[in-house]
Amino acid sequence: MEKRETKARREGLPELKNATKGKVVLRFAPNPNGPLSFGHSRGLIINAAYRDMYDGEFILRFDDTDTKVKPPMLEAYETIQEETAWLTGRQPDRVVYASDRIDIYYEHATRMLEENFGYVCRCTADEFKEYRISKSSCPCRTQSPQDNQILWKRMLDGKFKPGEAVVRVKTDMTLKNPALRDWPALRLQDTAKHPHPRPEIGSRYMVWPLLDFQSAVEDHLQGVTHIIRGKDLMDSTRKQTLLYEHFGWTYPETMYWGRVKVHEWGGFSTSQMRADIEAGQYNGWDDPRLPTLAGLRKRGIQAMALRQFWLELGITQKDISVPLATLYSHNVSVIDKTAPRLAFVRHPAAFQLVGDYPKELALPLHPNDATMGQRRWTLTNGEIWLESEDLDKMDLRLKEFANIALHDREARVESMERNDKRPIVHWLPTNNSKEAIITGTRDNTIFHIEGRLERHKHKVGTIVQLERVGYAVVIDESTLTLCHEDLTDDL
RNA sequence: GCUCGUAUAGUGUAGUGGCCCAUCAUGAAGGACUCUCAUUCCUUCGACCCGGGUUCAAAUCCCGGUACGAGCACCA
Repeated sequence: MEKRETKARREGLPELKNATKGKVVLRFAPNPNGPLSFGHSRGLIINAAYRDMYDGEFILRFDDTDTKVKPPMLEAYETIQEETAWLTGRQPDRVVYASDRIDIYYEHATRMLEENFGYVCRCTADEFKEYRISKSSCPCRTQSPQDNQILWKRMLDGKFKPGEAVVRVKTDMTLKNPALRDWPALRLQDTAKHPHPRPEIGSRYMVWPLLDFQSAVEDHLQGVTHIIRGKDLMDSTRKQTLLYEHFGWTYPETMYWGRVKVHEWGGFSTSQMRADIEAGQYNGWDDPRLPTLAGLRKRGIQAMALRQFWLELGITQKDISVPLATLYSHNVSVIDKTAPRLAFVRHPAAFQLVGDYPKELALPLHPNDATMGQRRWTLTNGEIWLESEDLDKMDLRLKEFANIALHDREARVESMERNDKRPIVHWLPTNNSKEAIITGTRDNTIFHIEGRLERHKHKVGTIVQLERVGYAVVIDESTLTLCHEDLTDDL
């Protein structure tokens, strides 16, 4: 009996090591060089989920310490906070801007030099690479703390140009892993030419910490207890652990996840997307073809679906490649029960109803939930629209209405009862419909389908189900975007 | 090249020596229900990378191989 418990399928995320309820501090630290992407959502969701699980704290930290290679985007600070709240269901417990804390990082760099576990290195990157490969020390390594202080001051005073000096952490040049040998902690950036986009920072600093240093110091200062991140940062952990030993600190518990690729999307980087958007290849960060949170959200992907998706994948270190279908299935399960039904007739063909039939009818807004109410249609002039694709059979059942037989442009009403197995099709009366366009994406292109859409009063952003077509989000009264593009058939 | 990591059905995932001829989801196929090609429900399909070793017993531990990924940036 007890053994069965232990072997039962684990639900949800695994326990955190060394975690005490109420004392867990987690963080997610994106570079605000653009809005959040699908990939970012994993870090946000997993870390926030552990915060909830342990009643701990979750920090959103902007690692905005590069002004040239991956310069921050001013609007992204705001966007990311908004997207974080949307995705995790609440505000982060703390928000930290690395660029606000440069002086604090300087203090730690100073201490590092004073206590002789760091040094100012004036070798070029290429020169140092040689030392790293040959496991030998560079000449700067043996400078006295006093000399390092002087050189450090000169760095701060702008006496060096970018590339001419860097502060390194002394580790051990004979370490097995070449990545760990005397790694760089702070470097110079030409902030006159590449100012930080935050006006309060601008060109104020020339010396900037690198990720491994900034992140390590900040995690300690914020009391982070658990770091969960991509396994590409495994060597970062090792570098930072070495630094923690120097400072006499204890490194947080760490967990890693592997690389995730989505079948339908190739490789996207924030910098590349930014360039493509600026070049006009995409309509903006919320272009439905882009793997951004904004794009997914605009297509009607729900935060809850993203949460279930990532929680189901868990945090294995395996590199995986997932189909969007998995995300969509989670989304369907979130949206279906509240999505009002609506008719959209693609490639519409007009017919005239002939015979006896009621001039009014009522259809359910949702077949499984009568409390959502009804939609009422009127057939004043008897003109109706059918999908061209449905016309290969002459005997059809108009959904919720009547059996008909088609002759030329006439639709003869044969019976109101459903008394045979003829195919049921969706349809629209002219009175209750108007021309509309739905858009979707496929193979990185946007397509449009013209047709007739049932008149509706749904608010912008409402997720509806177009019967026999798919789920879509309302853009305006005559435009819709498909949520799950690959659910459309024959275009 | 050096270093690190991962390998369970098509795709993901559970499983840390016996309960496993292996879990759950997704997918595909079929069916039930349904006046939607939706939802719900049922059935079926399908996997422990390879080779050694340890052990009474291995998906689970060890060694070797192979494959894939990542780091070795004055990017994050």
